[in-house]
Amino acid sequence: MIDVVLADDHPVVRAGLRAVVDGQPDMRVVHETSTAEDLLDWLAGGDRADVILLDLRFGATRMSGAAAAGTIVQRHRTPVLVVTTYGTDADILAAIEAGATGYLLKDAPTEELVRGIRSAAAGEVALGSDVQRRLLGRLRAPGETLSARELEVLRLVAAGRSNDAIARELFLSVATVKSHLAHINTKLGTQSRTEAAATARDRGML
Amino acid sequence: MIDVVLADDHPVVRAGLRAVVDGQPDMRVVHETSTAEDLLDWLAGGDRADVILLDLRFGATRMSGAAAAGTIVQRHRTPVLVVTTYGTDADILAAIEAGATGYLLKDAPTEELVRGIRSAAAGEVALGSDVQRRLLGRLRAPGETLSARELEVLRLVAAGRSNDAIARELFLSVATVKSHLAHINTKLGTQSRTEAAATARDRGML
DNA sequence: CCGCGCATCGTCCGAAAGGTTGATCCGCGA
DNA sequence: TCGCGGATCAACCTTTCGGACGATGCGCGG
Repeated sequence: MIDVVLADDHPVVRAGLRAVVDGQPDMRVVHETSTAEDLLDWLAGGDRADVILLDLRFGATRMSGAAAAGTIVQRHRTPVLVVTTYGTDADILAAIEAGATGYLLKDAPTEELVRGIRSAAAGEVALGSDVQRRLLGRLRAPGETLSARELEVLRLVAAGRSNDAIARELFLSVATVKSHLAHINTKLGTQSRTEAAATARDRGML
Repeated sequence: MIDVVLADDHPVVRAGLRAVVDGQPDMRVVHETSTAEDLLDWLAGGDRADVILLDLRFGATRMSGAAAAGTIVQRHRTPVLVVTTYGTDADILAAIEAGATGYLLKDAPTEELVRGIRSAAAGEVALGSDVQRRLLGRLRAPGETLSARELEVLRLVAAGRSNDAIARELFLSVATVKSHLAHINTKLGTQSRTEAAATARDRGML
């Protein structure tokens, strides 16, 4: 029997996860918490679990889910499976570096979730298929490093400046700004300034 | 004599702050740390300070500076003055809600910094002039609430989608998307999609 | 019932952004 | 020394955006 702990501040999501877990003959939910602090308290109380399903975003307090994952893995050697709604590349990397055993997006299919729980309980790594795809994409295109100047331009783009404003701010001609932006779009595989800004943010390059 | 602690992961910034503080006859730096953990350890050691200058971004670990501020104020009742480079409206609010005594941007003039330290040491609130302006701007324009549909469009804009892509995604005509976007720009006081996305992010509306 | 805000769509037009090509200059390493 | 990549700029063209109209339908509260 795999003992599962749910740590998520959304009651609805907890209910959903509980339904999935309890639907499996060899799994059960042994505890639910809505904050990272509660979770650590419960674990400190001596109870044990085979795997912890952890949401990265904990409501208002925002004790970093990644930090919580790291603490748990270090202190209690319990596998932590991060299950969260959205997640930028940077979030995912942070969680994995902190010691999370796996990372799933909440919209992952149920079988994937169940498989992930089993893998995590067994101490294996469990990454959702979307997550794998994104990390692969990240590994595939790292040769494309932005130059310092390009990054400078990109930052201003992400701040909402127009090409003209950027040109004035960096003492350039608009042509140069456009030139840099063209290179940026090529390197990032994006189609527009806004998309470039978005993916840059996702990859934590700002 | 006002005893100041510097908590910033940038050695250069620490040096700069130290120079300013030591330049005042009635202030001195009694400790420097580069991580939030170190800071908490030092405080736990029984040493005391009159005010702590805290950077919100702590290198890789990223123990939320806001969380650190909250912990310090609660545990040690020492005023915390947040001094950071950039800071979105959401960051500022989070820090203040967590209990920070003040908030200054690093590019604030020296006198403002010194005045801030004195105020903070005296337990008074100390907000930089830029910060005040931003918070005021935030209070002034809250009547302009985005409708649900507009927010939906804005989210896709922030994700880097083109008007055409948004139209297909939301089963709309491009004209409607542009219409929504025009309203969004009016309400947010922005001039372009990218700027709208940036300010929306700043205000934590996504 | 009428007005108002919201959502929906259309047209027209000027401005901004993006693509393409090509050019110069500079520094660094083979 | 020669090549290469980065940074800078230019001219040209297409696409996309954004602004300024207007128009319809719908629901809700005075």
